[in-house]
Amino acid sequence: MKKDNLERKDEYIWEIPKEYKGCMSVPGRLYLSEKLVDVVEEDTYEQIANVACLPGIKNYSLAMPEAHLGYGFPIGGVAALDRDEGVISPGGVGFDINCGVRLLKTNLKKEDVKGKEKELIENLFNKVPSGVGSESKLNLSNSELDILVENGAQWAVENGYGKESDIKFCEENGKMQQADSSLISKKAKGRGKSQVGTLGSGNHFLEVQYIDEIFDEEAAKTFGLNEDYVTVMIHTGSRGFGHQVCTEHVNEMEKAAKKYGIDLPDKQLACAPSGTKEAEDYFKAMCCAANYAWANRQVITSWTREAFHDFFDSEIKLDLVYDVAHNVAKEETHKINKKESKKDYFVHRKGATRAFGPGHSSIPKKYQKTGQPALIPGNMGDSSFIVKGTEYAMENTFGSTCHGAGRKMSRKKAKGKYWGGTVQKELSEKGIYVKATHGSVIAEEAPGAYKNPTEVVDVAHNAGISEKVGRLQPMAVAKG
DNA sequence: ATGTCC
Repeated sequence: MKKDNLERKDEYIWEIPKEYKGCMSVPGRLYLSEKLVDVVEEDTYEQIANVACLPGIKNYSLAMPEAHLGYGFPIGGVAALDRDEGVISPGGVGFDINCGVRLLKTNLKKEDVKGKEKELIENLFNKVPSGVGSESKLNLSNSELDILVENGAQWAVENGYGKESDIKFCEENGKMQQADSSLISKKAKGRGKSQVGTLGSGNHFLEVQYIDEIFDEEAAKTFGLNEDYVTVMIHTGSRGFGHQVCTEHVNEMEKAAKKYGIDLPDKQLACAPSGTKEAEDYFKAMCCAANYAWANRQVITSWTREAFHDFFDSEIKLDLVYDVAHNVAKEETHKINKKESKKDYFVHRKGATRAFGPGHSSIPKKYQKTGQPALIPGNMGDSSFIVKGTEYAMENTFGSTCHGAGRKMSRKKAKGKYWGGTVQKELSEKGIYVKATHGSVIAEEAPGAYKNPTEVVDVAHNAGISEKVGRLQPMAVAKG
């Protein structure tokens, strides 16, 4: 789709009219600045239009400011599909089910870490296995894994990885209730057993940061954030387990779409009507993978604490601020405008973060008045952000904002353009120590391969779908 | 994202 097909509705709102494609039942709607409109590829606009063709889609096929090309659905895409008349689609969640981010705040100051970045990250790197196919010191039996995928972060805490209070600062309390381990294949279990507590590869990371700016004093106080204090950000998902679950169900959904006579503009939007066995089975298996990811981030948190305690002092505190999922489908109730009554939807967020506004019952008590914290990582050489959810987002984006800066270059292109060693050296000159399993990962993840995180987060802020609370600067990064 | 092609 050409940029000329876009209609500008507001400073930060652009629409793809539903007349653009015969199958669209709602318009596409993007939150972008004038500059970002040119950065989004034509194929991404096409994907947003395609999603608007799914049965039961409500209001708009939405795209967050970072929108870029994904499998079927765009990354940065949000679609709410009617609980009774809509569909569920694995492509709207993504391969890395419950890829997400958590933020730990510490009582260390920037100066306490300065000069020790290299040694500290070596310690973290040794504690937390990373890289493609990395294996954990945990190797669970089938029955242990069944319990884990039905209980998520709660499994981890019950088994000694973390503290009870961690649970309440996870989205969904780190556990999606509908998980049913009887729907998990032997193959998925086989891949999952040895990867609990591993980081993975690609854009996944463990980063030591410091807070360099507070934008909203009151919200920062509620979240417990102060300038110059050190934070740890963990970004990872459900590893080979979630990937296997997604692969298996994409195959089933392709058959299901045909069986139920759903006409799709793109095979990658394979889906099944909610309420059918195919849709239910996927959703329950997806919940298992989501729980796997929460257990994974929880175990990594525990090992991160151990590394800090060994390296500094056993008195160092690392408290969980919040843990968000940015690749998941959730059954949620929304009231879109005053005229309509509350209704249930399967909200698909793929590379988009839930950012519920103040007063929502799903937000931890401590954050009720402020709104939900959402975490938006940038890239290993640039700022990450903590933002808060808004009432505006509740009414316009089903309570969602962006999940990162978004790539502007494919992995392949980035590998051709950058060399890992050079990128690493440039970052170290900026005072950022990066350690990875392979130089190629550093090349793929070079800061230049990403959009400017400040630009993307500012669009979300100015459009009103989330509000900036604090900015985080990288000091030391462990990558896959 | 991913035992980067069963």
